[in-house]
Amino acid sequence: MIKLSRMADYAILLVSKMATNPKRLYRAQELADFSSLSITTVNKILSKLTRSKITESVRGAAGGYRLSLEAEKISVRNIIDIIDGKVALTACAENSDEYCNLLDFCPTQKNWQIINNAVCEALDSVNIAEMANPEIVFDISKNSNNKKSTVIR
Amino acid sequence: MIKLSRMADYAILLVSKMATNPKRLYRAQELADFSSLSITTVNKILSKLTRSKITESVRGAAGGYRLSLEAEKISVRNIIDIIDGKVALTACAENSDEYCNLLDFCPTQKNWQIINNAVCEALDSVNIAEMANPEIVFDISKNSNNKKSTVIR
DNA sequence: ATATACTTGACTAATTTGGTCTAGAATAAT
DNA sequence: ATTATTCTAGACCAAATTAGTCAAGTATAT
Repeated sequence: MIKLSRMADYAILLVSKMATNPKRLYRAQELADFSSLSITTVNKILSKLTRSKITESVRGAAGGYRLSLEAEKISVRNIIDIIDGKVALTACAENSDEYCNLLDFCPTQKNWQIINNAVCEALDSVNIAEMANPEIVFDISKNSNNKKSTVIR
Repeated sequence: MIKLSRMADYAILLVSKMATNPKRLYRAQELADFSSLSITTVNKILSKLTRSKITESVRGAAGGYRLSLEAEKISVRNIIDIIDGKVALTACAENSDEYCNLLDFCPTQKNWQIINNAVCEALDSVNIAEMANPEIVFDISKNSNNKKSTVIR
């Protein structure tokens, strides 16, 4: 199904929320209330992002988290990379030391890397400012499945 | 990490193999030997593809599977859709009947659909003929991570 | 000091995915 | 007709991954 992990999905939601008021400090509890996630899950996600310098934290009373970069400079892919690890559609696209017993045939590695790169570019092309404040940035008219969809999370 | 399921990966490998000689019937056992998969796994994958008319099957002695479409007309995305279900990066991109309790905020649905469509297009843009017989079709020079990688499966 | 709030890692539970097994149905060869 | 071959289908179990919780700790403001 090629889906994102829930954690990465949550992370993007939280970061998008923080982008609406980038100066402000958001306590984990607030973000938990907003997102209906548990505070521990929020903390887990935000401390990962903080370690990777996407967000910064202030401890102690009146502390919290805020973006440490402009929302325009954070891409969806950045966040996925941090929360879930690098995008790699197949083992072929990973930089592993194990040896593939199909190397003799498998003519597909190169194409997998091409596909993988295309996916990465798609994810790189949307930044958090856009996610937080959506405008139609791309022409989606040529996409067939423009069905209206309800949304769960 | 946004990864493909192993089943979809296998399916693409098997279909690519069959594309090298599209007239021929390949027995499940042959494909299992070739791919190091169990025969039951091969059968499971191929019967799904057959139900979806990507391949066709002939039962009985001297039977087997072969492509029922030209390899050029089968995209990587077709196969992923059949094996794993439609590509849907997030719940937002699915066509679900459940109601999202974040609709009030969540300004991201539209962008998720844009990203989702971009990913689908990337997967649509490579067909099985290319996977089976790789040529450089895209310009990948602008991609930074052109590291040589060993390949596992 | 004390209360607030982030940090970290270990641990458990839930879910998803992969793979196996069994029984069945169609076809070809004899 | 019977038998061997080969695909079909679904139930079921095992393994791996992912999600989520808990507990102990550190930093800061008042």
